[in-house]
Amino acid sequence: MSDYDLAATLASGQAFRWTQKGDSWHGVIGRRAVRLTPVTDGIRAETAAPVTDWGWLKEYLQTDVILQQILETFPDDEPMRMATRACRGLRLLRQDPWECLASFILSSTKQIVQIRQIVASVCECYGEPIPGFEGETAFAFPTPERLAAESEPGLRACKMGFRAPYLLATARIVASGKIQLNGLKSVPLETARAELMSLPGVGRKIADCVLLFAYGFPTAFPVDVWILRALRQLYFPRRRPRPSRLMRFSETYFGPNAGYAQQYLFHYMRTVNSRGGAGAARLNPA
DNA sequence: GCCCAGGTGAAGC
DNA sequence: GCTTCACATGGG
Repeated sequence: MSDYDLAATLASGQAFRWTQKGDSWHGVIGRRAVRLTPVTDGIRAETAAPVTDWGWLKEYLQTDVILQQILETFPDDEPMRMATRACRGLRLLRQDPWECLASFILSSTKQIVQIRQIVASVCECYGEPIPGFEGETAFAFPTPERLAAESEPGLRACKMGFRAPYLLATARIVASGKIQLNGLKSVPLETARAELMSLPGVGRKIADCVLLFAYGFPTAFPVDVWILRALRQLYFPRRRPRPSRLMRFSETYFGPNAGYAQQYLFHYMRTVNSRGGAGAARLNPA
């Protein structure tokens, strides 16, 4: 598992509950506090409470995915070559749908560091206490039922601002059973996307994040400000295409694992290429 | 102070 | 069909 970059994977804006402590990454998966440490030929995993089965962790980390097979499906162009070179070992996680959905409702027009703060605050306020490391208490992500029982002013106290009514309303719909998140695993992409977008505070971008990071639909392609910038700078440097044009481009250009390609472009833009694209290679695919 | 942040929904043309 | 705007809050 030497082709697994824990730092890139856990801190690249897919999940918001991981913090680095020394060489290790601390987080919570479901109801378990987890500590992950990169070692020579793999990842050392520890849980605060003893476990016998590790299937849930392999599923979350997607360790069985053969990365090389994914990368081979990317477009053979200069931007993707640079992105894959810059993001070796970056993977997509497979997260819990509710936690992913709720977290991304809280993500709109927030920086990743701030999303982490808000999510941490929500977990401490409403999440169930679970055993953590060194005798500390950790917190599970709050259930939709628990949040559904809250009030809007209560949620606003967690610094989520105008996102509070969206999270509350969506929690109530999910808690009521009107939309069954687990049922979306086995329906077509377009159906799942439409169901998610029917929820308050969930538009195309957030729906695609959940489709990609929780359900694993490989062609879901979240387009945020970073991806718009990436597509403009790397693929249309001389023109000024509208977002709708770039959306259409992204739906066909990046192939069967477009979602993976998206995460590579996103991480690439935010790290190597974050200062406005100076020195970025350009290639017009048309 | 200013601008921006893994957007969405509603109102105005 | 668009384009524009309000929405809270914090970081650089």
